[in-house]
Amino acid sequence: MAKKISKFFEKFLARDTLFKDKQVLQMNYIPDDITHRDEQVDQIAEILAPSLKKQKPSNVFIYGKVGSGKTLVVKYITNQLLDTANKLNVPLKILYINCKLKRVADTEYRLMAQLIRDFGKDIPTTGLPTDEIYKTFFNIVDSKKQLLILILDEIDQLVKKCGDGILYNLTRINEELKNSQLSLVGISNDLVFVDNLDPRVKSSLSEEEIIFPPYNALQIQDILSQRVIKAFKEDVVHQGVIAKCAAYAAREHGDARRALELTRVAGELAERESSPSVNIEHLDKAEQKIEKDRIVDTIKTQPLQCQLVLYAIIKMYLKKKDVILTGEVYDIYKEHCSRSGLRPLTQRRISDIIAELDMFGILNVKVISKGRYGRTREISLAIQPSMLPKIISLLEQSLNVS
DNA sequence: CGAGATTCATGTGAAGTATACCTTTAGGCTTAA
DNA sequence: AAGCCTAAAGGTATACTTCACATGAATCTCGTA
Repeated sequence: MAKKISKFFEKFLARDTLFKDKQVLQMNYIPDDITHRDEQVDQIAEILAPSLKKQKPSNVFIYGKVGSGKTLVVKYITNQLLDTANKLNVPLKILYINCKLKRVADTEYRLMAQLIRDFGKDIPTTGLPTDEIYKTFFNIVDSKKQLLILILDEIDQLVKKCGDGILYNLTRINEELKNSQLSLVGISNDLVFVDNLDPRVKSSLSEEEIIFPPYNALQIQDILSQRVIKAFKEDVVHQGVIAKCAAYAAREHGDARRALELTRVAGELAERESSPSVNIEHLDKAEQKIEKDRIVDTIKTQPLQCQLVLYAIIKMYLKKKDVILTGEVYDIYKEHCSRSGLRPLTQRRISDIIAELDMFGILNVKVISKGRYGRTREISLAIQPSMLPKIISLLEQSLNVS
């Protein structure tokens, strides 16, 4: 056994890698220069530049669809800004926070707590009054003279969940600060998001607005080519594959991130197969693998009750019921609950859980009225049937049932 | 036959509750002068 | 007397429950042609 494994490792090491520098395709990689986003880079740089003269930059609001380079551009600029500030000895602090991360920054309290943690002070996960948290944050920020740029990524998710009070407080905090100044950079995938905002917040948050249009297929192809040259060895990825991949991504509203991930995973798959180059088949497989990983990952991190609800739905789907309704799900769910000794939640809560699973893209849900026969959700799985066995066993394992 | 009322099953918002955790405070115990 | 530990008191955020009202089209009702 041991021999077999060590042999495997030897073989693994002997195997030619297709990559030169896989890092380049990783999501958090920031290239030295950014293609097809010159305009936005200039605009944002211009807006944030006053911070180097110790003046408060305007608040910025950035929109654009997923994978249109918003986060990348902002990180790129802030990195450089920080470098320059350090050279010039300007006291500048930049905090980046992704509001979507569940259980990290998805409520007012947790967001503020996370910010304070970024300053290196520990804060309990619950128990403190929220205004106490604000005070702590305020004191830390104001404790020395500095400029603070706060980047709130996926800010729409946060506001959807707990309103715009946080933003109001954050925009107002400047009036109180003696030593420091705070600028906000909001990033949102939702283009109409600001329209539902309190007008006061809206006006102060979007002093400047920048829109990231989606990339078209050619642009994605450019970006991809550049990264592929750096990431892969020569002649491993052919132009045709890049074009296909770009086309895939352009189809999905120009999501460059997806295109990069696709090539990376395709490369990994090709390498695993000891194939000398990446071909179109690898792309197809990569697409499936990414989807599978995404789903498996979201399911794994779901609380037990959500998993059980999903389990019930899958079981019903397998009994080839073509339409699944909320009430039916609840019945089956309760059955499974009593079987595995879990205390069942109310239907109200299950209704919310189903909505959550819809948000994660695991279910497709439509609210329909069936006239005389009431109003309900029509539920279907957004998972490819071929993945089901794996997911079922995953669920059974974590639910400890069969 | 058709307009309006009715109905059903659940969506959905608001308010209340349970739980887990926090800080503060008062009391009891120990210790050192 | 001062210092330290413990436990109770009083407070909070979050996940969930309870209550109550909203929805919206199939179906029913009833006046009318």
